[in-house]
Amino acid sequence: MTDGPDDKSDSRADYKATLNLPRTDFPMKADLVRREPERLAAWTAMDLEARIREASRGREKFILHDGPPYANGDIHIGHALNKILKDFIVRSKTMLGYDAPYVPGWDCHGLPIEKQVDKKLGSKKREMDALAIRKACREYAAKFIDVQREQFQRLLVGGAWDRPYATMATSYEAAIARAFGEFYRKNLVTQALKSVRWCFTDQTALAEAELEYESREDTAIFVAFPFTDRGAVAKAFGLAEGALSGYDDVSAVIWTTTPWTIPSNVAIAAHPDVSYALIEASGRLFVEAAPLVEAVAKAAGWEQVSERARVAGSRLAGLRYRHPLARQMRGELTPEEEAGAFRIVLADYVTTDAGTGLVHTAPGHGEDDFLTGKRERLPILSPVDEAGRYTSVEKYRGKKVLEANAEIVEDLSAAGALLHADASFRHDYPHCWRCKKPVIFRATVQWFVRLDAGDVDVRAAALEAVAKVRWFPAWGEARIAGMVENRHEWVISRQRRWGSPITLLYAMRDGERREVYPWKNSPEEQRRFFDRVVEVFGEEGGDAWYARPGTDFLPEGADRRGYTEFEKESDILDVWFDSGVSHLAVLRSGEWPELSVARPGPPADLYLEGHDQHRGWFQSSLLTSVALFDEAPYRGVITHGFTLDVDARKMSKSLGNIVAPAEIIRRYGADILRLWVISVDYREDQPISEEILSRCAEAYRKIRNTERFLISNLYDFDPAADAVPAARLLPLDAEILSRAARLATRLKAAYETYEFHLIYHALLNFCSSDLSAFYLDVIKDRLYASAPDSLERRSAQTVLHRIARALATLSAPVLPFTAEEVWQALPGAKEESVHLARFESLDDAAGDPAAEAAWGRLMALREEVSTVLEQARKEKTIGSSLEGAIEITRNAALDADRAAAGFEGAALADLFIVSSVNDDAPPAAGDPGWRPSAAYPGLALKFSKAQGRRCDRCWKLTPEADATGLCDRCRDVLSGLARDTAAAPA
RNA sequence: GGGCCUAUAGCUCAGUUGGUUAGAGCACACGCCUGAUAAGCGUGAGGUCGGUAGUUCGAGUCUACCUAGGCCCA
Repeated sequence: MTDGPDDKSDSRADYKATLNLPRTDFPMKADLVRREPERLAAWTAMDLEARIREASRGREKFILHDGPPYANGDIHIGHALNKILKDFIVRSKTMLGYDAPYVPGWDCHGLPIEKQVDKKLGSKKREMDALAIRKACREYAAKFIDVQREQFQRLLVGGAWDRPYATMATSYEAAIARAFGEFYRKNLVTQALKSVRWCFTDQTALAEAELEYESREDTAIFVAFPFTDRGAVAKAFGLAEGALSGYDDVSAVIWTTTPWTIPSNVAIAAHPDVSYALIEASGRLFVEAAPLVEAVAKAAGWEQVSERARVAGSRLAGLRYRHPLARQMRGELTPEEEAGAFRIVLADYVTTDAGTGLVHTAPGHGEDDFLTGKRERLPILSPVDEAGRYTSVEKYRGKKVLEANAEIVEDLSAAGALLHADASFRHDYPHCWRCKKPVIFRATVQWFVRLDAGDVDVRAAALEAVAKVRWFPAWGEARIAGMVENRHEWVISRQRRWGSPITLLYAMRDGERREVYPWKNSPEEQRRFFDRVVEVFGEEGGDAWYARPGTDFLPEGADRRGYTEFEKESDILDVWFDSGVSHLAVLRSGEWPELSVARPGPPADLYLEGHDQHRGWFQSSLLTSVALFDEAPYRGVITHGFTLDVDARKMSKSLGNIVAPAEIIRRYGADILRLWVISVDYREDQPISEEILSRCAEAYRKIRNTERFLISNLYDFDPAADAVPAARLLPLDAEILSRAARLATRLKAAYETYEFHLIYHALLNFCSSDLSAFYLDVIKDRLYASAPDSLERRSAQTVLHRIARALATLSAPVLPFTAEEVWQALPGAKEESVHLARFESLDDAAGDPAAEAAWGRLMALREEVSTVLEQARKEKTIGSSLEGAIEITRNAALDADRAAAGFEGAALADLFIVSSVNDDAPPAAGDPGWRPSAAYPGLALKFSKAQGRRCDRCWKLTPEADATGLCDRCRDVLSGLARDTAAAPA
């Protein structure tokens, strides 16, 4: 500045030095991207995780059990959401006073990894044995555990990252074998022909979860199956026996989109209650569901259709027909089988939504068909090999089934059975989730768990257990119960290498599997065998099954029943079985002592995963826990929705709307990502977008700057020496502290009830409205202009300090980095890390309800004053609000509120941040400047220009400001400072 | 096609047992401050609650249907 000595700015500069302006090194810019990793390293260096465990020792346990993500690929936004939510819970439970250890885990076995390894190995895989393939898979999974571990840690998720669990660990594989043995011993495991979805590209059976439904074009055909006995048909329709003798034949009409399954047809299903019509068209007779006659006629191109009769489907049961491809099929069935096949059966899944109401039934190629076949004792034809080629039916042998469609259609046409074919019928069809190729139904021999037919009724027990679990949101209970109710079995075998072996042996004779070992009905032999398997696996892991001969697993003194050769089952277990027994392998194993709880009942307090896991891990965990321990593995289950884009569309490469956590970390940092997680209602699907993230970054800045302001005014505050006792706090300070106490109560409640998004809004509102826009703005004058050690200033500082501590602890689960940064910047005694502290409760600071109500009205009045001031500002009468004064009429309600709030005298001007308030202005009827108050009915307020001279130090206008340019208050403060300086020792 | 779930201002969320002119924060517009300054303050505009039809004296809040979307399953 080059202004002369008389210039105002110079004296102002002089006085500026006498103010207690904020001071801090706390950076306004967080620089999270760079500084978070540094803090992470510092936490690791001090072994924060161990310190937290130590600090929590002896407290009540809270066990959140981690559902293992699949060790494949980089983490995506769903993983990030899941782990961050878990971290909120673990950190908040810890700060609420629980001992809440967290052991992360990984799901390691399974087809996706084996496929990846296949791809990597290429043709080399053919020469590799199972052990070598498994080794490659193991290395692959281990690599991605490392990758994902680092990515999860970068999200600032705490936990035992140096001791995670992995389903491929030796001890875990032993636990899987143990669980499988228990299942077997409880007579739950059985082997039978089963119609399974089969991927002939990957050559394996697929579970529900491994299917994707996608649109596909197929040939839809209408086929006529001629009844063998026209008389019987006539009779079924209530006609005279010879009524139909004038026609060549009478046929049942079926519709299918899989012509290749026609050779496996053994029955036609009708609905017992649906009405079926006997019609005449094109000189032939047909039977089909009455509601569909018109649609079929249209497809078949029949111009004239006349109905002869109609009856309920139940009347058709037992009518026999000839297979239209009988010529090609000769010899496929034994005469006995043939005698039981080719007839109308009844089934209630038949609908009249599409087709003909008569359902082509091939038990070897469909779920419903299979069940019907079993019930009706129909022969099961499944002449298809692993590669999807016909194995029998001379004419088609060796051909790929899907490619044979055209030929079958031709043959049907040649046989006069084809009524119509639509080669481009679009429908949703199951595809393999890995190779994206269509799958087929195929009857194969599979191992499965009988859920309601073993020694224990797993299904009934599971339903009972479900009712005892607390589900958040509550609809989760209905959802999982509905699924369990409809589940009768669990196919657990997979024809792959990378997994946990199904540890059963086949007793061999003459190169054939004669019996399964351990023998049925030999509990003792079974126990000793599985003990032996678990013992070996405990040392060598599941690889032992491939490394050792079958006889190695026979227990000492085994009853061999004369067999010398024992072949190992080569199927592996469904990976859902692996992760499903984590309650055994991790929680109940004792391998992680911190996870052991003494109390009876389920070992975990909580499982937390996406709601798709109602069918996945929640269910496999439930079923295995119920089968083994007769109780659920969890006391509570929380589900979260899926992360979608801003238009609620799922993320996909083709839409280009994928938001990757790594990208968010790179651009914003983990605290911002975490702020996004807490800002959304995770129970629903969560939207994310560039705009949403930038809003989170804005909100972060607001919170950060507010905290920075608190800190910057505590540079000369030592809570031990300077704190003002609660009873002596200034009324406004007590009020804001009371609001902070209410905030703390609300936030803790939200943490306890897992309603995290309420935390975001409450926290942000408090920082923006209560602190920044109101309290901090009002107390600036006191903080800056009062004597450093005055009650006015120390009272405010006491409150700032307490609020800053409260904010740091209450936000620590959400913003681990920023909360720690704030914590470290705070004066006074404190834990070494905010993450070792408990939530500040501020319980002592709650105000009484009467005062709160009074404050509410005072705040409303303050808003009205703001409006009045804004009007003056618009008219260019004032700029700063300190240039204004407010006149109000005397009002009893206001006086009462001021008394209740302990807020009397000149403090009203401070509250409004104006230079003065005349609270006894004369009522002035007719003066247009007066405005009625809504907050205080009867009260009127009016703007007036503040009178007097502006104090050069505090900028308030006062009549008393003298030639020195100072108001009385500032003059006193300065003389006090001068005295202190003079008295201070040199 | 079936089961479960969702739909309130540009964004994220509140809206108690159905009851006066539907709220908050952010973003936006305009203005102020320059002693929180790549900060801070104020004012304002902006939804009729996805749509339709019902129940009711009265519905964002209950019912049905529809639309869009999500998860699971066919």
